[in-house]
Amino acid sequence: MASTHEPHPRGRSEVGDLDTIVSERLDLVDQRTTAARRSLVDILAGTTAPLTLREILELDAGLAQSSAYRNLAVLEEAGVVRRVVIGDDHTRYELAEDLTGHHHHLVCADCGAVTDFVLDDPAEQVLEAALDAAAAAAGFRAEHHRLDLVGTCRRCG
Amino acid sequence: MASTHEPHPRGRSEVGDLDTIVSERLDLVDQRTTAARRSLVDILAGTTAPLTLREILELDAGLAQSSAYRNLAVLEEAGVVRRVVIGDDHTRYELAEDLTGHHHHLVCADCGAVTDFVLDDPAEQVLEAALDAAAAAAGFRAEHHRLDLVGTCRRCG
DNA sequence: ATGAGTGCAAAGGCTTTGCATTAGG
DNA sequence: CCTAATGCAAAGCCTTTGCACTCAT
Repeated sequence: MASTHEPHPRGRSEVGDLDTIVSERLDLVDQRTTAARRSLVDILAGTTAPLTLREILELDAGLAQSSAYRNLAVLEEAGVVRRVVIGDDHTRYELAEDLTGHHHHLVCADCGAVTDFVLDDPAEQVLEAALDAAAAAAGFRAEHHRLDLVGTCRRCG
Repeated sequence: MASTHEPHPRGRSEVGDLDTIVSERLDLVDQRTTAARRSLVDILAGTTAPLTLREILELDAGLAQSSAYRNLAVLEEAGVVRRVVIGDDHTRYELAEDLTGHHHHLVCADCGAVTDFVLDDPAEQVLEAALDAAAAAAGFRAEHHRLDLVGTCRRCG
């Protein structure tokens, strides 16, 4: 379970590869690779933070709201997209971690902005060991963890 | 790395003290201490996991839904209650951490059940140090963190 | 051509709000 | 007493669903 440490690669450099991977994963769940789905993946691949549906629609003006919701659900089922619920506000969406690398979220309590960050490897390892122990103690089979740091961002501070 | 602290003290032993603290905090934000608010606090103090509104209402049949929402918002503003958003399902509520102790949540991906757990002290310290470093690097003023372990609970596993 | 994907509009479900009534300090 | 709190019902808001049309394979 390698944990990537550099700011994870959610850029456009590997979009070619990404398209292929996405198509394959859609095939696996018997879903077609459509323009709308490619567009959604490209949008998510082009940012460094999870986006709300509103933000996604602003970046792809020609997509119906309902189609966006439906396609994001399909992409989630295909293991391409992950839903991120951070506050009581809107749901956000990002690419699955195996496409971007394991990371966490900085959440501004003031403006609601969300940014990605990574823990250094030693800390991440200590954390994972401690979580495994806690899971074992509770008779819990651990899958993954979510870690948010809540505070005030540079602009609001 | 055993993390077997006892389930944090959200029991009824200190309810007397708790009532006093709650009244004081309500006073501080110019809110009255009413029966409904005391009841909500007692309910939250009586469990070991954050509750949904539905669960809360089941435990206090005589409280209107809207009053529950309003009072939980007041209690949150008073620093007595904390809103916990875990999945895309319902919001949950628990007592503020300074009343119960710092803890995290085990979330069953299958049935949605939520349970509290604590990290052992060394791990928590490593985590906090790493988070402080990450916050500093991002120009972020850290307030607190949230850590959920998602997996399968004993009953669903 | 044939079933999946899309857009539009309407329905759902949790949460919030308006307003008259009741109760806290 | 006088303002805040409560209950009921209606409104809001994000998200999902129904249905006819269009596109992908």
